[in-house]
Amino acid sequence: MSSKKHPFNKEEYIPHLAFDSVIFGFNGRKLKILVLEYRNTGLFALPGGFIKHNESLDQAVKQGVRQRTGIEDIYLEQFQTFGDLERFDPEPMKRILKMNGIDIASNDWLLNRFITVAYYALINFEKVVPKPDSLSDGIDWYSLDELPPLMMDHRKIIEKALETLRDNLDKKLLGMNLLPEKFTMKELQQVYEAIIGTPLNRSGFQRKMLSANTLVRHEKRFSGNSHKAPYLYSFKKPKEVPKTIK
Amino acid sequence: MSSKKHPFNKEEYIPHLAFDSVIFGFNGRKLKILVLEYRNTGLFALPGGFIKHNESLDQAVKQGVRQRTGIEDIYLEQFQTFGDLERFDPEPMKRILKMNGIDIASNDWLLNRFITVAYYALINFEKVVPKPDSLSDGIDWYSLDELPPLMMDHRKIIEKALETLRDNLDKKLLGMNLLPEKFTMKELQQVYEAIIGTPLNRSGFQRKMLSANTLVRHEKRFSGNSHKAPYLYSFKKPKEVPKTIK
DNA sequence: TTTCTATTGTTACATTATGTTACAATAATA
DNA sequence: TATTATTGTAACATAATGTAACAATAGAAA
Repeated sequence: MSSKKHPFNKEEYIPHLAFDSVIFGFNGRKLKILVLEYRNTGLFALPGGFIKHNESLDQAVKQGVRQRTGIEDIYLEQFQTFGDLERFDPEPMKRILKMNGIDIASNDWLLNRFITVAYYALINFEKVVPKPDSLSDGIDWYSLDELPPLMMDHRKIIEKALETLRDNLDKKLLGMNLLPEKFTMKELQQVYEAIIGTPLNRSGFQRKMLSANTLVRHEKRFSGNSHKAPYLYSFKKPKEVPKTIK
Repeated sequence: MSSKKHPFNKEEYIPHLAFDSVIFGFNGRKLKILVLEYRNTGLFALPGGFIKHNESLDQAVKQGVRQRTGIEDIYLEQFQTFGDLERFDPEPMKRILKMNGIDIASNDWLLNRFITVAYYALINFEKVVPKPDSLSDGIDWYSLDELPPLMMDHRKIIEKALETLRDNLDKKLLGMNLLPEKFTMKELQQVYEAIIGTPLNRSGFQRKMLSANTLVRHEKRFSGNSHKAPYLYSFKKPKEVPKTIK
């Protein structure tokens, strides 16, 4: 029996419990989400995983997101646990196992009902090197308006993630996690606009950001274009320590 | 073997997964929370329970809160799932089972690690008839500043519940769930003050509530005291339907 | 009846926040 | 040196909020 045939050792994991992650990135214009494609099934899903008996929920999620993105320091926020009975549909997983050449009988715990704890992650788009998981052969960025049809309730999970992200946009310093270390005011505004989905007033945005007293102004960035060069900024707090899961 | 000796049938429930509820009530002056006292142990805990294989998470919680309070229509909101390894401490449960005369060996699944999904409930204090669960001989209202020492991380759960409640106070019509059908503006203000923990300006509060356009004004209430009688109000929407778990 | 007290509903004004427009500064180009 | 696109900031208008004041009034006391 190769490890390929038994990707998940039943004894290691808490049964009936999973996590799913909505991994947001910003490509300079749009918000994007990482979506997996399971091998030979045409099934798309959020990156997820299970929780080992000897690891914390947060650790499990952090580990999972790290494996998909290659990134160590991840901004993660738990936003909802989904436990409806409609989640219980063994067919997709059966198909996924079959198409991966995995014995169903000895992995039947994967066909059980699962309650899933959902997290969203915010990461610097440029730094990510997406990697499929053991059951997938594809993982790619999709923008919100061109998502493929997703398994189970994953679409609903994304919508709730976005709702929470919008709610948290003002009270937490979320912008920083989607941008490189230094950025212009315009880039920051574009992140905000991509998240809330509507344009913002330039002058008011600048005033609000500066008065919040969380930005440090650095040197200008000369783009080579024929107009005034914008200042670069960074956030004062190096990372939002209390919310980063260690 | 009496059912008393086996209060929870292992086969019926999802293992390693529980829920806890922070049930808020308002007695006219302070916010209160329902706390259980386990029989002969001196251990205090939040009302909680387990999820059956064939019921949804929300249903399980609603059912549990109904059993503790006797109330059918409950405002419930899920706010966080707790999955730290520090939660794994079998000693309290061992003691609880022993003091209830329950065989530990045949109920050892209760000693395992549990990940818990936490909800808060808002209910009309007057309507509640608290009932202990099968392992408890006491359930009582405690105000936030005189909570007994609680099991495990239940203190942390309460603090997170309160934080979420405060965050949601303005965007959702939470006040209504803690008050009787009709109430005065002052009573509504007292609910708000009890939740946020600081006094509010009377004039500004009245203006804000009235401009929100969610209140209906009814007849005056004559208290018998020698001063102007206040109007009674009720909320326009009968119940915040989308958030009430059916 | 009249006066008094405590509380309420509402207005008035001051302060702060936000929305909108305008304008000067400036980096590259022609 | 003029031109163009963009940026930083100021100016003004509007809306929201904080604070204080005042008239109305239900009952008690004089």
